[in-house]
Amino acid sequence: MFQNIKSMRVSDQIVNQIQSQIVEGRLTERQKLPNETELSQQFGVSRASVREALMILESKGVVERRKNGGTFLCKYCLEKILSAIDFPRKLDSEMFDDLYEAREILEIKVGELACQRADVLDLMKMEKTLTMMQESIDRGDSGIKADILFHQCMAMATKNQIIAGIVRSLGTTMKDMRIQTLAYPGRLVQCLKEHRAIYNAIKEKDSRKCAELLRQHFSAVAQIRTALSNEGNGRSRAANE
Amino acid sequence: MFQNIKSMRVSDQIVNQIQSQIVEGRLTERQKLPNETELSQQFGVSRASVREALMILESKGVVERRKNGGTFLCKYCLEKILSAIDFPRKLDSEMFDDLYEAREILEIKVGELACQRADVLDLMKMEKTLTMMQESIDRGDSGIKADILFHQCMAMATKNQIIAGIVRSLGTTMKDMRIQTLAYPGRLVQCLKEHRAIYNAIKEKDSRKCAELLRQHFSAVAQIRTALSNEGNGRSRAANE
DNA sequence: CGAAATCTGATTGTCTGACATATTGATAGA
DNA sequence: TCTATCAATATGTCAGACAATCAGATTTCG
Repeated sequence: MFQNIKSMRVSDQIVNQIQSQIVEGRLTERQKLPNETELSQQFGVSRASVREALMILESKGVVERRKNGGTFLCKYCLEKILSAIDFPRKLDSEMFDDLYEAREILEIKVGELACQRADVLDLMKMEKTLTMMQESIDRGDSGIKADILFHQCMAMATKNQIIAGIVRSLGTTMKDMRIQTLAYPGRLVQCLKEHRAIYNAIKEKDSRKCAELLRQHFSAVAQIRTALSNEGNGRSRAANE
Repeated sequence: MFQNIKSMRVSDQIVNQIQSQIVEGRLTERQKLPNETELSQQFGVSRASVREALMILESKGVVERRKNGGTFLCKYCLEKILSAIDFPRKLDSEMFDDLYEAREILEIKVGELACQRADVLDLMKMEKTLTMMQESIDRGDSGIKADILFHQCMAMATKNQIIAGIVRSLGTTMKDMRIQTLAYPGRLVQCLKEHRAIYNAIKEKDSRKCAELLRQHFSAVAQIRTALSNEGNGRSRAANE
């Protein structure tokens, strides 16, 4: 019920104070904070403690620190905040399934929203990722960049920063897996085909079709994943014989 | 394309090294790290730099630091990681709308999944939040706790850690707004009624009905919000006269 | 007068060494 | 066996110092 007061670290108290001031609007976007020495005097603590606090705030995407320029409050950018989360773990397969499901659910909805809200600029950006992917096919690279960008553009087209941020974060977390999938024979070509169809659905504002296409898009990937994991098992079994 | 090498801070390099070792599986859950002095010797840097790195890792939910016990790798807990994100900003109304939309989209899907996957334990937990809310009505408190818990239990019932984590994070971010809404005359009683209906739908595994009820649940809140903002405007206009 | 080179000051990045404090585990006593 | 005291350990915090570097002022030269 009550939190331990005395044991709270100085650096944590500083973090809290600064965050409170931001919420209260007393510190505003892009504002420059006093330098470390001055802060330490104002707070009445050592510079080391101030630094620890600032490191935390930086890792959270709240402030930005420039080498010899000082500390600034970040412009509010959800993407930055969300990208501050990473998943520094060996993602086990269960976690992968969860991630995958979450992404599928969100992105299908994203597609529907994009159909309603995408403007010409969004469509242009998406179109560009299609040509990018074609170039990847021609050049023979993984095409992951175009893939990620396509989905991000679609998410941006929802005009919902939160959703775009979450989708982006999930998408990049699964980057390694997506690279594997795209490397599956013939997948990249098929993927481009699917992206194109989704793009057209959004252009035509056909949200039902778009949702269906996305479902197919994801189930295609799921199939490849099972194929890949079976292959893997097969190989390892063969290796044991 | 390439990242600046030389300018990377020592503390950031330490963070990266530790995270890499976690991903590679060389550091495992709950493992205790060497103490700060030892770490500083192993890395060949000062203790201050090690501390800065550890503070960052702690704020990310990667490690846990006990006052005089040492530093331990956290058991992987997505909720902890996600709860490490906070939104220390004055949420403007636009951001609120985005949050609200994101939550609605996710939670409707959550309800559908919960219908398929909720077990007896999940149902029991949800039922408990219903009685909690009844008690809040009787006692006359805000009922926010029961409200948040209900939605969290539903999210947990999806058995998808990622989704549960996201829903939780969104839900708590909007806590203040939810308190306001629940304070609207008659809302808490109505809210409990809606929760009960949703609970029953999940119990009966009727996902279509559940989705519909959730849509209603959210649209009811939306209505109150407009009512509240109109009221607010009306008052301020009156005050100007 | 304008542009390039230089210099200087401000600020972060890092280190060293020290002390305070609290928790843990061991040891001694009832 | 349980309790109480004590010492060792690790974190929390501080002070002070120096290096590195970037930005802006200053100077110099065309």
